[in-house]
Amino acid sequence: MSELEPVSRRSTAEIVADRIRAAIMRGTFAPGTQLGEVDLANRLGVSRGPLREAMQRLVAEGLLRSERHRGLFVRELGPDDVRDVYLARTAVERAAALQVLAGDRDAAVVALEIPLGAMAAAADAGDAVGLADADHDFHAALVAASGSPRLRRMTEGLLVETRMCLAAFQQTAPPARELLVEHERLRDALRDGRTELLLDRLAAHMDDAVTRILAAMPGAA
Amino acid sequence: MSELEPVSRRSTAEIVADRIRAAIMRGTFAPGTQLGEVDLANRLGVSRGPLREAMQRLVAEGLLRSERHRGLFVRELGPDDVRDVYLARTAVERAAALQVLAGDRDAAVVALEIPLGAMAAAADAGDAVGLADADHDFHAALVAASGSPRLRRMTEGLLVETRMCLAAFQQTAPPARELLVEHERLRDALRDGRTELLLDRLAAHMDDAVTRILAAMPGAA
DNA sequence: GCACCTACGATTGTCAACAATCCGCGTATC
DNA sequence: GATACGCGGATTGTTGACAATCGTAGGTGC
Repeated sequence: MSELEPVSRRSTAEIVADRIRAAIMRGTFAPGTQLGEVDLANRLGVSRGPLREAMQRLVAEGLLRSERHRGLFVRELGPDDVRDVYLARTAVERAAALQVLAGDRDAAVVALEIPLGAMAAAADAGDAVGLADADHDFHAALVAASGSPRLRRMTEGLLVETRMCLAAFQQTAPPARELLVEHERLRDALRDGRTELLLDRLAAHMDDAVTRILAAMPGAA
Repeated sequence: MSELEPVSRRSTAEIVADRIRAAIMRGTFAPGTQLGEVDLANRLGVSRGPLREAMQRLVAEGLLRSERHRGLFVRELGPDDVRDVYLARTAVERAAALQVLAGDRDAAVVALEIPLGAMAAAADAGDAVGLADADHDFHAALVAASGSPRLRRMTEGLLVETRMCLAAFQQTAPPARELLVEHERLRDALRDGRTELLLDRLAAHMDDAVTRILAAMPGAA
């Protein structure tokens, strides 16, 4: 029943935006690189019209930086941006966690098991990309469980920026095991309804990520 | 020195988006109304290309809802949306307030005096629109003082949605005096560095707004 | 009289061409 | 030899027209 509604309900601009967003997330387009319109349009098989619409959307999301008559560039994130992304993530995910605690905790815990399993598998396999994917999915699922469309949308954007930060130096293997434990402890605190513990662990989790990223960053201030 | 740099650095799509956003905010376009592209383009004196780019941006911000081959419609906000907007606002402004408390409190207090003055004047004059403007500016200034670009951007979007909620029934005069006092108390708590008090008052302020809006809403569930 | 089908009008989605602007390089001049 | 000027190439910004799609009104058959 869930497969019978969409034929091509999504607009071309939206599809193009998703594609480019994924490419930026994966690090295919390095920060600072210029995105030529004709080149991209030809490569995606669309005209410049829909492509420009998609670009405007990405500019609104903060992924691209537009200079008039100069071109579109992939936004480059400095140390301040890393701190700011995680500041915003902390704010949003804290609110989401509180909502989950006040709502259906069990369903949320169930939803978190899937990314946790993927994270464990990726940790065992030493798959850095899979690990980042699972991390992404974990936090997306947490916020989605809050039932708030706006928190969800904000998190989606912030997670993309997080991936941009990570993609820059994802050659350095993250401490997979430690990361998995951190997330499992978040789930445990949520499952047990330990509000203060969950919020503390969430804040600590974010702080850890910031220090990890800044430590591996080229221009660490 | 600050007036000599920008000639037309902003793209046309951005200008158009700002214009339409303001129109939606003011209630010029009632929720649910369809926005014809050719009509809008002619009225704004631009072609459909830039206008469509601006529309995509507004869709990304959640102000418009796009249906393929049907048209663009102004998003209509129900009771759930009101609650969700204020849930997100509480999360974001709470984080901003904490940042301000940890940073330059005095500068923030100074910045808040301007919208507070405007609010007092609007309250005396019985100017509902001016009151809403001042309210908007107060919260924008608070978040801007946090120094976080992302919190600031999120707030900007959420405040527009807030105005959309208010515009629907702004014929009902809000309790201006009470509103002014609430904001002054927020400033007081911030000025005195009373963290817990400020957060409590902020949360209460948001709750009050939700109940006020839902009470005056047509389809209050 | 009711239901179905068809043609029309209007709107959106897409495209290719035109105009404006900016960067880099070569040349002339001091 | 260094600097200022101007030109060429490339890219973006904008425009208008064409094609696809949807809602609706009218007509026809049962």
